[in-house]
Amino acid sequence: MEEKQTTFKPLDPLLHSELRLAVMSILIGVDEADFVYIKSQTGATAGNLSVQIDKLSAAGYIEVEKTFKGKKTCTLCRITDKGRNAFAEYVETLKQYLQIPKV
Amino acid sequence: MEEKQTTFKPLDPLLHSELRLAVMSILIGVDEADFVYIKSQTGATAGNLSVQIDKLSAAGYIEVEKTFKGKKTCTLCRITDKGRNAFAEYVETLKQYLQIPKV
DNA sequence: ATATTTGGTTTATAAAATAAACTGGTTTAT
DNA sequence: ATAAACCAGTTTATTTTATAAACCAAATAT
Repeated sequence: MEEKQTTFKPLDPLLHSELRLAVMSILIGVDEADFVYIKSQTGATAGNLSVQIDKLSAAGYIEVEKTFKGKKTCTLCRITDKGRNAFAEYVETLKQYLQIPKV
Repeated sequence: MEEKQTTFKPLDPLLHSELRLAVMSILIGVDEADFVYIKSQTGATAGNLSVQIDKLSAAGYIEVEKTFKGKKTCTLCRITDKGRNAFAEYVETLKQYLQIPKV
């Protein structure tokens, strides 16, 4: 018997973006990460990264703290509970598209 | 010991699109599917679907055959080997972002 | 002292997604 | 038979998004 393809759940547009997803992927695995580190890991330009971090922050998916590292400014990012949940749901939703079984 | 986060492999921009990914997801599981069916499964508007099918076709990820179903036109879509490979690679790449282990 | 680099932000441009409007033909109602 | 409504799409226009280029302030190097 054939399985009927159910209609697709929409993908959170905030996470369905290469750079924002990479940022979230980094932040989900660590306590916090700074702008420079995220930039180096993603290979993004500073401008692009700045914009995307703003969007994640505006959505409440991450929180951004501006501090200093010695005399230099340092922008720290941390994932929030909301962000963690959104990420988890995005992954589950995506599995439907990728045909990966839900555990 | 901490695992070092490796830089992210780029995601195939042709597949990293909600609607095109849904189309590919449908086609990967069947022999062929027609426009109307894909439209109903994805909930996309005809215009949007038409454009995205063209892009997948232009990339050689799917092939499109125009036939008739009785007197009505019928646009059939089939995934190609190239498309199947691209999809598989996209899934593997994405796993890095989603923190899903390879196999 | 001034040139360069660092750590970003703001603004402008390019690309993409999406919907609205349209086409060519078919079926249905009058 | 003709008009109205409908179906299966395509084309074009609009909106949204991603991305880079230009910029700025502070720190460091020359």
